[in-house]
Amino acid sequence: MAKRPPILNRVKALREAHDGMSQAALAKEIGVTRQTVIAIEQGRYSPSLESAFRIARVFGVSLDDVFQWDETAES
Amino acid sequence: MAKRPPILNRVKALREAHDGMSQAALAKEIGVTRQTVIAIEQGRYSPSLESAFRIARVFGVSLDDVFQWDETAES
DNA sequence: TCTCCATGTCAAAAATTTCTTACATGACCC
DNA sequence: GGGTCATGTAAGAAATTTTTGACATGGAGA
Repeated sequence: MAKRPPILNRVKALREAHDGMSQAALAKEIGVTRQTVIAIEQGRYSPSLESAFRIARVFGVSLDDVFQWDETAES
Repeated sequence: MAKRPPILNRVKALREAHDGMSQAALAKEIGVTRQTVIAIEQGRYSPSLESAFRIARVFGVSLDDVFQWDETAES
C-alpha cells in the first residue's frame, strides 16, 4: 500500500466550519466517493491535484489553505 | 488513458527562470523521473499532490504559483 | 565529424488513487 | 424498538500516475 504522504490537510475542519457539511455532501460536490473523502481526511493517501483543487474551490480558499507540507516528514 | 486535466502549470517557465534548470535536474530534485516532468509540463496528466508540493518547494513558491485551475475547462 | 546534452516519443510494468459494494457502529429522533 | 443519518472499515476492481528501458532528434562545441 501507499505509505502516509507528508502532507497534512484541514478538510475536516473546513467541512465543519462550512455549516457542518457532511462527508457525503462534500464528496458529491467534488465528484468523488465518500470513501475517498474519508481516506483523504484520515491521511491514508493524498488526493490527486485535481481533487485538491476541487476541494479548495468548494470552500472558497486556496490550495495552501487546505493542504500543508508536513515539515516533520522527511523531504 | 487519462483525459487532459483542467489544470495549467508554469513548471517550464519556472524551470527556465531558475537558471535554465534542465528537466533532468528538476526530476532529480523532486524525486521523479524525467519522463514524469515531461508529461507534467505537457499537461498529459497532472501530478500527485505530493509531486506538486515538491516542485513548488524547489522553486520557492506556493502551489498556486505553479498550478492554476483552467477556467475554460468544465468544472 | 563526433560527442554530449536536452528534449521528446513509445510501450509495458509497477505503484498509487479512486470506485464499487457491503457491512458495522453510535447518535438522534419518532 | 425501529428508522435515519453520519462516520467508519474492508476487499477487490478500475483508473490514473509513475517508472523502466529504449530509441530519436536537434543544437552546441571540440
